[in-house]
Amino acid sequence: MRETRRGDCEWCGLRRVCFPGRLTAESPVGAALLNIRCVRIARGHALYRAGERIEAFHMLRSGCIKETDGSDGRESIVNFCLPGELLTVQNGASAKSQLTSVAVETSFVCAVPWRVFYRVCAQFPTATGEFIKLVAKSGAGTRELLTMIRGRGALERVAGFLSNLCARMQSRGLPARDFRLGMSREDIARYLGMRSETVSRCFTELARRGVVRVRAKRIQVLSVQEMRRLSLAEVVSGLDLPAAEREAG
Amino acid sequence: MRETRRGDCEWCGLRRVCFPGRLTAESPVGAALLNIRCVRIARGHALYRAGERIEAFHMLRSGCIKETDGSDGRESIVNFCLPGELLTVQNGASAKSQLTSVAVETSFVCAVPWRVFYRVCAQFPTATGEFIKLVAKSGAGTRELLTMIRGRGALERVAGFLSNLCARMQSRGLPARDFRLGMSREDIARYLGMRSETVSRCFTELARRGVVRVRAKRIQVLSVQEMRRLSLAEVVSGLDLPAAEREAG
DNA sequence: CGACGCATTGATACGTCTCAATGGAAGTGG
DNA sequence: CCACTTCCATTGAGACGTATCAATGCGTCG
Repeated sequence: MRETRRGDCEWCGLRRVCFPGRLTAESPVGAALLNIRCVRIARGHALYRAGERIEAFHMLRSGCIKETDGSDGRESIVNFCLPGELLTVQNGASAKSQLTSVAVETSFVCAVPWRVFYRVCAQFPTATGEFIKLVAKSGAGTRELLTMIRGRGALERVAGFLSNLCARMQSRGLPARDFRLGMSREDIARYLGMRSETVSRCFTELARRGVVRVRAKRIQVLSVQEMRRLSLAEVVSGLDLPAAEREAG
Repeated sequence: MRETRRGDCEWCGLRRVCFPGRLTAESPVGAALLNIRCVRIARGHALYRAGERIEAFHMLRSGCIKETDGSDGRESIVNFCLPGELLTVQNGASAKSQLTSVAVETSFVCAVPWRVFYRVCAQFPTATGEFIKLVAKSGAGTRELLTMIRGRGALERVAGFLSNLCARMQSRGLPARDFRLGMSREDIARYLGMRSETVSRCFTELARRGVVRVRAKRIQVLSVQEMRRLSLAEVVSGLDLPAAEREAG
């Protein structure tokens, strides 16, 4: 096992699955047990596409992957996967994928074959619980997206999107206030259920309020707190408020 | 085991978990192993509330349960659970619930303690996979709701809601064309991310088009096909796929 | 039977989508 | 290395749809 692998595993959600029971990160027998394949996906390329048979579940090691669902006609984006997070688990066994996973930027992914995983579960009973916890967390993310979108205005959605991104990056030890959005405005729009033009207008508005600094894909978050407040804004429409006064100083 | 229990288990998603390996429904040792408690929840009452510690996961046996998420300020409805379906799995272990589960109509629920479940998994390795499959299916439902809402008009959402309901009821052998909506228009509105007035208008419009017959909470679906068509309508981006590509139900 | 809550219907305001044009960044070829 | 090309992001003006506010009708339950 290379040094880099240990480092990557430090923040990975699968750590307790890969190194179950008495095994620790220092004795990486767990990783060997899971027979992990580390796959490289170049930007714009797919890990798998809807309709393809997949025999494993996947964990993102680095980069960013967008998961799209084309079953409804349009390519709806259901998730932007960040390092240390599980890609959507669809079946629990080898079966046809309903989703397409495309790398927004060049990414590395751990692929864990289901058969191998279940064998490990039989040997280390704690692995089952740890994995279910991960899947549940992934589902919580989808619900959060759902509530972020329903009945919320455009500005609240974009603010919610950014503050959610900040929180997830921070919890993984990644730079959370100054980063590069790999995905296009169009992708963000399809993720949030709006038009790319509206996304643009919201970025401009957030910048005008001094919450972020936007230069193309580079994003600097100036006030996470204010961003979070905006994302939770009540039914009172946000765009008409003279917010300039509040941000004096 | 009473006769009724066997009958209820026939269509239950947990069947393969409760009766793993060589055990069958005729030898209900599996159910005993899982130490299932069958709980009755009167209409309007809660199985558990956000913040409460829950030690089990739950499966709906009969009735209808709405799951709400109050973490965003408003009581957003994330799911209407139908018989044979898993209530949202949040943790994979005993932990505080983020959701509140309230019976829309008087319901019966199977509660499976996590500790017991994991013991069964250790004994019957297939149980793990079956359960993960269930959780994944539950997650797919949330994603479906997500795509049903994003970027869709009010009429499409209501049509999608109804056709989704039909499909789920039919797959469980329940009356799927003439049923009673236990939940209020307000609940449907909070589920679909719109106002109750708009939901009303959509029901009226669907009735005007001859797709359904609506009398208060009683719903008769006159054309499931047309309903499904409406739910997917207004997709501008090349949805003119040949019928061969699409699968019939 | 009466009262309350829920569902329906109507008129108006507001926000986002749409269509269209400009601006700027990234990548290509000379 | 610079000019060119192309794609993406930004900005603007108008149309459309849903939220909103308000009133009435009807089912449910005391």
